[in-house]
Amino acid sequence: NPANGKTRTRDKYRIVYTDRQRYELENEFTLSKYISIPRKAALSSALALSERQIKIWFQNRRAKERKLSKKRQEICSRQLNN
Amino acid sequence: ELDDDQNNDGEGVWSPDIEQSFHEALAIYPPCGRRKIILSDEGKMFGRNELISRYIKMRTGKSRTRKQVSSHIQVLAKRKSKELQSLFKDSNL
DNA sequence: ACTGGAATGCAATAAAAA
DNA sequence: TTTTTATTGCATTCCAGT
Repeated sequence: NPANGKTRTRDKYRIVYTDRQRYELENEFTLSKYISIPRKAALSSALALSERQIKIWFQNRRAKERKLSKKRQEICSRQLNN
Repeated sequence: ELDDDQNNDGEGVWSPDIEQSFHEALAIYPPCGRRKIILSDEGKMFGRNELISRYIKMRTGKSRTRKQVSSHIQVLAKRKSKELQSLFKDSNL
């Protein structure tokens, strides 16, 4: 699957990852929030996803983390001035 | 925190006037790529993007750093590549 | 020590899926 | 409505060339 830099096509706007793909990516994320180049290559072949998809998954996962910590922060400040 | 940089007008980073000067500079310096990077003048070194940056400053008075120029060139190249690829549709895949 | 350019990061955003 | 893939416009970091 190491085609050109494009993933989206006319018929498939996005694909749904398998539970195993999600599990392995989530597991790697607990080890490090940023994926190294060798680990990215390894995950790419192990999960049959392009390196671009691995990179984008980590970006989206970090964005999710930032969103969650912003929510946690809001909850804290609500408790401080209730 | 007032975040109004003195080198930025209300428009976007690549507003039409700056974009205009940018393309003029592209045509002026090396009409397309392939120019030696032996752009060292006596004492000082000048890369192409710095020359473009200085030209934009000359013509518009606005400051765009060499890294902004670099980034813009990359975005434009990506767009052009994308256009070319979408022209070939799904004729053979 | 300088640089231009590729790789990468991030916010904003789109749209399918849950 | 929220979550999950994927793109875009910028900036920032990483890699070599001279």
